Amino acid sequence: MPQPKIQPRLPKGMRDFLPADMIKREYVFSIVREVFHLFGFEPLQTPVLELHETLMGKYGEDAEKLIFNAQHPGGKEELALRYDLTVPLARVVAQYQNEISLPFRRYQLSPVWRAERPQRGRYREFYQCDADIVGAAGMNADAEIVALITTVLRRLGIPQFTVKINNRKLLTAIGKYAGVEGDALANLYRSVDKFDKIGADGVREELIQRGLPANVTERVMTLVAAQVAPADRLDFVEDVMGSLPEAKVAIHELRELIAHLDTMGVPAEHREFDQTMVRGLGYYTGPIFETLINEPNLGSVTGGGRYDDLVGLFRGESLPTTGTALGIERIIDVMDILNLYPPGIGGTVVEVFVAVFDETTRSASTALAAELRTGGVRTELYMQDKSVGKQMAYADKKGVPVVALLGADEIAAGVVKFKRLRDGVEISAPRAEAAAQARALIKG
RNA sequence: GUGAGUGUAGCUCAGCUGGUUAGAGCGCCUGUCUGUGGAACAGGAGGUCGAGGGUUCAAACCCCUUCACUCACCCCA
Repeated sequence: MPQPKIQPRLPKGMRDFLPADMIKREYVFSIVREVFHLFGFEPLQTPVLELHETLMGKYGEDAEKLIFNAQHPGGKEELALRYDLTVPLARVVAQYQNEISLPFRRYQLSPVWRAERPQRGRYREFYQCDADIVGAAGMNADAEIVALITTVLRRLGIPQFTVKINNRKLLTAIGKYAGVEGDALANLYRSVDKFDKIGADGVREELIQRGLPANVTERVMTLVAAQVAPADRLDFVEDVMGSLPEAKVAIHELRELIAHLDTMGVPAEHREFDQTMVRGLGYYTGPIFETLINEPNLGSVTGGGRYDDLVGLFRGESLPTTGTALGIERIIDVMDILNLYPPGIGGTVVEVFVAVFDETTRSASTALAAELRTGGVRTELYMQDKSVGKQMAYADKKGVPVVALLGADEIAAGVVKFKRLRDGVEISAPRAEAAAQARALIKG
């Protein structure tokens, strides 16, 4: 009876990662963790499922439609897959007030789920790495977040990126300045945010289409479309609407933030004030950040900002908090396209492949593999019964750097032969020095 | 959720205005090479042409439905 075959398929927008991919992903993860530790952020982990009520009412109506619900038959609790790592953080901070001392610096590297339509650089299951500082109101906290982002991206070798910086309060001020209120404000932001994409004319057109009066549109446009060099933009915005109280606060915060960035040595080429940058999520209250990579444009690679009131939804009393999410998937896509992995990152973790000549030498090969492993060399011992040529081909295809050859001759001589596949160099090493010589051959 | 495009071997694709046994390159397997991979040469396996229905003497090709993927919008990492 032939077995009925089940189609091997994956849910929409979700992916498997085969070993060669995982090795690259883990490299990126390791750099990210290293830099986060360098900045004094501590790891946190939360469940993939949250109570439905924990997530609802935090992201805005549109975003909530993208939350995956998760139920089992007869389940009493309403559950949902987490949509981001920020709301779970807010819950944790409120839930463990006695255990957590402020300011709380934590990072979390975990998958999140969004039921969006998949596209390039957009998946339904993807990893985010969030770093946040809870309980710090000063702009120095926001500056650390920006410094963290630039350090990670530089460590990864990404050549061209810009952290765009704006302030939610400035956007509010723009609304005031132009005379826009209520629902129209959200539409205004949406159009302004597209400035990079559709240009000044595009924004003007959209604003008119959305029914804004001509004079209002023009006031917005003077602020948005001005051809001002990034370094002078803040001065320009201050000239235009510095008298508005909201703008005053926002500009002061931005200047403070920039001063901190200078002190911290964050290169100016990697940051830019942009009054047209808007973040979609509803909970931001102060500075906002977003990172774009010009070369392969896959959308924003980080996003974040200050959200002083979110924790208060769980805690009753609000807590000033700022942070960012790194879009690990998009960063990895960029790394892949630009091939930014160090040469040592291959398709395998194996350093030495131990070939088995025949059944009479198998036990000697097995012993050698054990010796190499004891010596700290990552070793694969061949398990099948095939010709040495086939074994070499297998090792080569897999990308193993060195093959250990141990036939009757070597056994008799008390040595082992190592062959480096990259260039075919062979050495003969006494058994006692096997691990050390193998390591030297890999490095050389 | 809205709109457009694509769907032929493991991968990338070809297949003229519908015509009989559906092709190429790469990859894979075998051999030349019974203690050695990457090259060359020779051979080989592998496809219900996404699925279902319809038109026709005849469909990979035309029509309908459906699914999947891609792109744009929306939104976002």
